[in-house]
Amino acid sequence: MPELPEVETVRRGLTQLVEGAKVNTIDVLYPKMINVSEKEFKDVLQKHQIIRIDRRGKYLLFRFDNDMTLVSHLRMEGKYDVEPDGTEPTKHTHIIFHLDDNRELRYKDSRKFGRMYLVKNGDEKTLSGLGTIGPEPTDETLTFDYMKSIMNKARGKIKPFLLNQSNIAGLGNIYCDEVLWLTSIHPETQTNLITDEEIEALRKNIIAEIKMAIKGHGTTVHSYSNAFGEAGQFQNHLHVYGRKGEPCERCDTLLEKIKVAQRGTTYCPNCQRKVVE
DNA sequence: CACTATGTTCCCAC
DNA sequence: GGTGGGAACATAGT
Repeated sequence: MPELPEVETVRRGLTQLVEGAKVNTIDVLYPKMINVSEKEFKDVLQKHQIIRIDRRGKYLLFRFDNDMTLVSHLRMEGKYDVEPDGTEPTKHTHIIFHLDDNRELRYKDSRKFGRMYLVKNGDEKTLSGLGTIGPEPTDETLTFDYMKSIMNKARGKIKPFLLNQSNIAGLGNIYCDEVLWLTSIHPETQTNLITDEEIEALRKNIIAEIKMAIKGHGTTVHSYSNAFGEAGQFQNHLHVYGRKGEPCERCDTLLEKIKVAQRGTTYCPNCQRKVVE
């Protein structure tokens, strides 16, 4: 389940491996994965060079030398591998970019949930997910004033609020549970009742958590690995996610798991008290 | 075999 | 337009 730190780790790995590489031909084994026809996908990208790989939230943006961008979202299980030409594709291999140096960039996805979108440079905003995406969780872009203004208007629960990518880019289920525990906020607390002090603490925890997770190359839950096939190390730092029934590290109360907006949610019933009107 | 869990986005109703 | 409920995606696991 790649969230922002995992996607950033993939971006860095791919930059080392394929920045500057030229795509000779492309095999599209699962056409539903792309937003244009197989023919257009190939016609636009074949014989062109990947000049840079950017990231926005959980989206990867492959910049090509013809002013086109291939936007890629990994969703739950998507991953990229770079392999020598001619390696037998697995049943989870869906797109193969044959490079001109006897290597292949392969997109694999056991759930087939991932999607790729081909757009002109600058047209990224026309995509539903990217058009309304919120600020990146960094100290410069995620300001207290912004957080306060959107949180004071929100009447729903804080957890779905944080998962909404148009509020803040990049948080998923894992880091969401983590930052709420770190800030001692119950996931079902009504967003507009969170105090200014808590907003600032939450902001700081989000920024620090994402930064630390990127440093640790992301989380390994299920089958996540980066472009080099390395597992992330961040799972060693998780305080609540996947720890239902274990004692809270702050107060020893057993962690509980509930459903919030249909998502599994682990929290400490003692130090995360619900606040509602 | 039927059902459920999984994360995210999209769609619809209020 | 915010909010919530549910669908869809595809598969593995029970």
